[in-house]
Amino acid sequence: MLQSHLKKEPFRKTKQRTVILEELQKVDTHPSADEIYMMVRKRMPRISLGTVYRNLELLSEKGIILKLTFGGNQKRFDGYTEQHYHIRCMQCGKIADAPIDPITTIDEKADKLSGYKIFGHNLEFIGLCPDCA
Amino acid sequence: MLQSHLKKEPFRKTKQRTVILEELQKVDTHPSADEIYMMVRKRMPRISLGTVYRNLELLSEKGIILKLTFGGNQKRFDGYTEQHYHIRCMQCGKIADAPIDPITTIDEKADKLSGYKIFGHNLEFIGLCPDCA
DNA sequence: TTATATGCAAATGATTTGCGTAGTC
DNA sequence: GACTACGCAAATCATTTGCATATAA
Repeated sequence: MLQSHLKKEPFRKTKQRTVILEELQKVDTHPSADEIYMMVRKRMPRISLGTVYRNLELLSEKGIILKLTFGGNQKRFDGYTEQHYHIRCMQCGKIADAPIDPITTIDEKADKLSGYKIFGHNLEFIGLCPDCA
Repeated sequence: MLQSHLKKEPFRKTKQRTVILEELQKVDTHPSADEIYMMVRKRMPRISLGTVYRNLELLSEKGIILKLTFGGNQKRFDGYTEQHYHIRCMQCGKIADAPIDPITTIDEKADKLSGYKIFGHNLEFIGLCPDCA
């Protein structure tokens, strides 16, 4: 994914921002905003949910984290920003990383054939996780 | 995409349901629920938004239409249910069909490698449409 | 006839925003 | 000191739901 569309303005290193990022990078579970709020509150009980939302938005605009906008009602966040794919369990909604290498040539192909300037792609598998199957 | 998870119970052919489906199948623009509501209201001014939502949900549970849950805040709907990919304009949010053939082997591969039972996948390109580029 | 669907309005749930204060640069 | 970010609460937006009535089978 090209990075050229990311916001470039510097931003302040606040305690809240730091803790939110640390907590997100600790896990591989792709938590939603309020799950992150719960996690962060253990370390900063007075943080507000609005602050969590504002920071997640900012961090994803900067490309420091990923906002996953697939399926489900809630957005989910991913502290790992290398190009990779996801699997969503159609039963319990859990999201895992998919052990499938990124397809490297497809963006260029879509760029040529579509008339769009392509920056990247998202791919999500739909299935049943071992627990639900 | 396997169809085995779709709801099978028969359902009634109401005027509202028929018109909603017809209007959706007329266009290739992947409208949101309230865009469909607008379209349908030209033919049925007294239809309610709740009915539109209920029917879109039902039709997608049956596999008659597709609910697109990628990016953006609003869900979008697609009257064309063959496996195909989409392109989202990161500027204006418009969604187009991608002129890229479905990848046929990847689901099986993910199934083997992930431990999940895979039913299919969704792929969305991110880019700038000709108007916005 | 009898269950399903509709219209309407209120409820819900996720996310965003306004505002006055606090903290970073 | 100036400007960005925070906490709090209210607002917004998409979507869902309860209920009384209408309609399909």
